[in-house]
Amino acid sequence: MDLTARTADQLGEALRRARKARGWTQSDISARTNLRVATISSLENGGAGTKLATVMAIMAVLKLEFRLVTRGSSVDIEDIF
Amino acid sequence: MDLTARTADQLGEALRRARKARGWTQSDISARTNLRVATISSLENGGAGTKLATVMAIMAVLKLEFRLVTRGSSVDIEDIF
DNA sequence: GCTCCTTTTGCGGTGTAGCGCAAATCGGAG
DNA sequence: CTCCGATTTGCGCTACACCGCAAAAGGAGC
Repeated sequence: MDLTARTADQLGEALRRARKARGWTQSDISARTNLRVATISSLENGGAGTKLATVMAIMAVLKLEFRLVTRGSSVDIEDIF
Repeated sequence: MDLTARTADQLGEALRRARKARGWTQSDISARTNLRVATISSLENGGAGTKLATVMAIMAVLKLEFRLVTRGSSVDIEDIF
């Protein structure tokens, strides 16, 4: 399960996979975030215009966080120590 | 240099650090993205309303990518099993 | 085929990001 | 303290996310 993203498209797809990995529907996320199902759908399909707040709200209920890594390096040096 | 973020605030701060680590000014980013300096400033200061496209554009010039990890664990659970 | 759940798409309305442009404030170097 | 580049803030404007509500389209199972 690769949850790495360089584009809004990839981020949307990663969030969709993380959601499904938890066995949740868009409706489940909607209930926990007060976001419309349509908004979640839009983001998962690569909505680059989506607000950062929307992304963070969804990540919060999925218990996810971002790690910014340099493109190309699979692991941050700091992660090892 | 911890580039992990759970909130828009932390993401903004992480982007600022990544930018400075490259020795760039907001103006440098602006020139490479067609975003206003003011927009970049707003994002770095935690603008949750910022559009995802804005974040991705900045990350692109900084050669960064997202990695979605489960909150609290330094390694993604799925990576182990 | 049909049914049920999930996801996507659409419309009118409201709020706000990002724009150009500008001014104000901050911060380090001398 | 004085410069001067970097960052932040403000105004009027346009564009669009997100809302509620609804309907249409997908997809799995019977």
